Amino acid sequence: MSKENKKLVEAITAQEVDFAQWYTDICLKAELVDYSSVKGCLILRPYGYAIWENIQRLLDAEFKKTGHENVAMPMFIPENLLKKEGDLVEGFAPECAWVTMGGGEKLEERLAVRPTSETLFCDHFAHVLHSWRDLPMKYNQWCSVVRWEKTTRPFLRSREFWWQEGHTIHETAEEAMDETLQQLNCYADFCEKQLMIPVVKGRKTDKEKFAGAEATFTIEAMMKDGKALQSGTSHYFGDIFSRAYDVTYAGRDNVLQYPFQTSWGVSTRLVGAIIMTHGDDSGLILPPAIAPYQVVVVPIAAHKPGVSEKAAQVAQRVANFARVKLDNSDNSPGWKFSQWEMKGVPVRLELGPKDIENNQCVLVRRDTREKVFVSLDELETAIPALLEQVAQGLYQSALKNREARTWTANTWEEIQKLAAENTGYIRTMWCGELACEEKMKEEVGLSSRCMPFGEEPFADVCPCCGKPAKKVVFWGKAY
RNA sequence: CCGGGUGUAGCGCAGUUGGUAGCGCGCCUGCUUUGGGAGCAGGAUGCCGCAGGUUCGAAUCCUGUCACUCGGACCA
Repeated sequence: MSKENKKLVEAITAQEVDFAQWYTDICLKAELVDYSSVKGCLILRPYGYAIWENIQRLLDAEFKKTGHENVAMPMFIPENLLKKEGDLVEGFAPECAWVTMGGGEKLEERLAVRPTSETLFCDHFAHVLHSWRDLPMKYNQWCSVVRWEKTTRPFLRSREFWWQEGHTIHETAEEAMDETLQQLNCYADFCEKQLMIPVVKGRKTDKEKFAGAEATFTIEAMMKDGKALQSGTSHYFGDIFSRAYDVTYAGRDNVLQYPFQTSWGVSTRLVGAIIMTHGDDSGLILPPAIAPYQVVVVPIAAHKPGVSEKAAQVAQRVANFARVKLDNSDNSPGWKFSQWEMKGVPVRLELGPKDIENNQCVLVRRDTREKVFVSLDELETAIPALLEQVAQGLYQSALKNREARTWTANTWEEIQKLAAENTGYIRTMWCGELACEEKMKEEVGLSSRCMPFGEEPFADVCPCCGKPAKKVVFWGKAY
């Protein structure tokens, strides 16, 4: 009631004031994560973990539809195993955590805590692969990995994080490349149709590709502040790892062959993408597909006769077709509104004495706060329709943001001007030289995000060096 | 790893020239309330991040250290 008290209610930093601080506030105040006593390692709290569980459930079903099987590999990698592939070691050794003691005694050979599991899968494939009849092998695992990062941020970069890693081997290069792209498309569809995050699909430059891969493909999402977030990657290894780890099989011609390999992953970083793509100054806004609660029922004047009973009945009915939370806590309605907005529940259902008299309720969308009165007889159609509208609204506004923050540059001067004045994607032609990529980083602070699929060349020369150019590149500041 | 900021009650913060710690919210009890963070009354809660040092005496000064945070470098 009093104005003074209102100011003292814990608030989140406005996006315009400090986007980074806003992000951190959301992570903590929406109760997604808590800090642990190990630097850079986070606790996923129930609400945050529930989002991840929904992501897992949906993606896992997709993986299984395309014939992938889940496995569980050890979390330790003996040093000699990790070191068999040169590029991979160079890429990951600097950020490995090592176990040197076990049971109070020094280990003969130190063990890396897995930063990624290619080496373990290769080692395993070498044991179980014998014949071309065993191929393909299409495995996936849900696990956590450890990378000793210097700077950490919730979901975006932590020392331990949760992810899935798919690892497959195939008889032919074509088949492996098809798998690589199929999984990239799986991620892109998931982001766009479930998380309502538009993505740019494309190939990474050699500078940005995975250590040891022949080709890395990526989906890049743009956050509200214009920075890019690499949201999923799919790698084609050719037979590089097979040869390094001596994975062989007897081919159709009875000659020993090396299989062709892929790996692909998405992580809890996707939760960060959701936050920064959809959230606003009142808190999170969750896409319905992964929201732990899609609908929150808030009874008004719950002490009055019949209200809480009716609210419970309504919640029960909604539970038949949506994930629903009945908030019958003692907090005031206003408090509940703010709380569930903070937590991003896509649709709120208010039910009070006046509504009950009129056999109706109030539905409020989280994204626009638009209120509609709906007959209690129409919940089964009205709520799913509204959830779909929220989802589409989120996608459209994210797409609009990306389009408003994408520019094309044809000259070095244009690049400098655009980079100095904006944050977003700058689209240019590129000659393919590392030198130009480094110049972009050093002089205008942009890294190549990807060489997007389906982009036609729009000029003949590289704006960095003036040499002939055939590739289109999206450049940006990345998280 | 480099530079800036912050560590005091669950949360947000105050704490003067060093003198033995406070406010608001929240929490607990009770009553009244309830359509945008309710009101009144009573109550509980502190290794002042950690470790040294200076001092009769340190939340306060000095040194070190840890964590969080913002920016940069690095990063599959």
